[in-house]
Amino acid sequence: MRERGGRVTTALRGVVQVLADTEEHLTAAAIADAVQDAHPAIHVSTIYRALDRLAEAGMVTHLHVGHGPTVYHLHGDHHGHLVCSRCGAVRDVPTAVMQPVARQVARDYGFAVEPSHLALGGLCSDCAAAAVSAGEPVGGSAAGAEAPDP
Amino acid sequence: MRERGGRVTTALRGVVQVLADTEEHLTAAAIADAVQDAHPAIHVSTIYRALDRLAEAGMVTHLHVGHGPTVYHLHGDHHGHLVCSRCGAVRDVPTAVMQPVARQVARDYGFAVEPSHLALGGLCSDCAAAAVSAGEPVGGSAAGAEAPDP
DNA sequence: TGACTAATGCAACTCTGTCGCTATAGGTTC
DNA sequence: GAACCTATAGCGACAGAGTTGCATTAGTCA
Repeated sequence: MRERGGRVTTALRGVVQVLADTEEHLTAAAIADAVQDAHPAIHVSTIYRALDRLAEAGMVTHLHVGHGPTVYHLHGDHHGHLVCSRCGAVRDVPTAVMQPVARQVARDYGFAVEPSHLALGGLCSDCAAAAVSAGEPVGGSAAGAEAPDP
Repeated sequence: MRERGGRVTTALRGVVQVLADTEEHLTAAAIADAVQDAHPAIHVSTIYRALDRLAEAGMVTHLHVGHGPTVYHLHGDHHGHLVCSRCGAVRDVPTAVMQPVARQVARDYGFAVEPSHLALGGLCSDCAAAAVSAGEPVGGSAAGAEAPDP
């Protein structure tokens, strides 16, 4: 950060700390809450700006998870994401899983996929099981009426 | 619609008309604009409620395109989506493209992918070409610092 | 035609995220 | 270690997307 001419401030340290302390993907609001536990004076807009700076420095990535707000996490290993549209759970998957699709759309459409930026939606194993036992249609191709959010 | 005990109202007809008249994926605001061209009295919240009802009936699906609002389209053929994170273009791809990934995550994680509900992010061919010529890193696995929105 | 009630219109609201301005504090220099 | 420069923080106001509650309107059916 310092190398980029940026300053290492309390807010920045707080955000990194929070993200480093969890394995999960946190929303900006959740990060703000956690940072404010330690430093109550830190403002939400400061959190957003810190996240922006960290993203610019390549230390943090964000992810859109369909309904609901953007989530952030430290940019460690590259991975894709599966987001359950029912319970909202986010599950990491290696980018290798996405490679066949990435290659094919690159070949057919010239489209350069960024697997870590947008999640694949669907139903996690638990919710899929619940849906099946409730007699709802579940499956890769049938994606019509979506399950209501919790 | 009627079979479901619903009523076929002006607003509902307007929304379906607008969606049927275009090949594109429209935001709720764009739909509202178009419907209001014909029926200025129709309120935005009415559009949202009409879209909800249509989605419930399986006639309309929505799609989250990363940054930017949710887009809607008639639920005709199943297809997945590629969304350019730079210019915002949405491109349809057959769900067949997503099948290998859908199968693999179903096998490995028990996750039932709904390809039409969430788009794959990345750079379209034009923007990727522009990025390459500008010397920026572009590619399937490298997805760190994302290109700024237009 | 009239009654019933689903759907509408409106306005106020929530939630996420951004912006502009001034004060503060981190880094650097001396 | 003090002074200085300026990147950040804090604050508040704002914008956009979407939701909700309630009184009213207008499809549907008998």
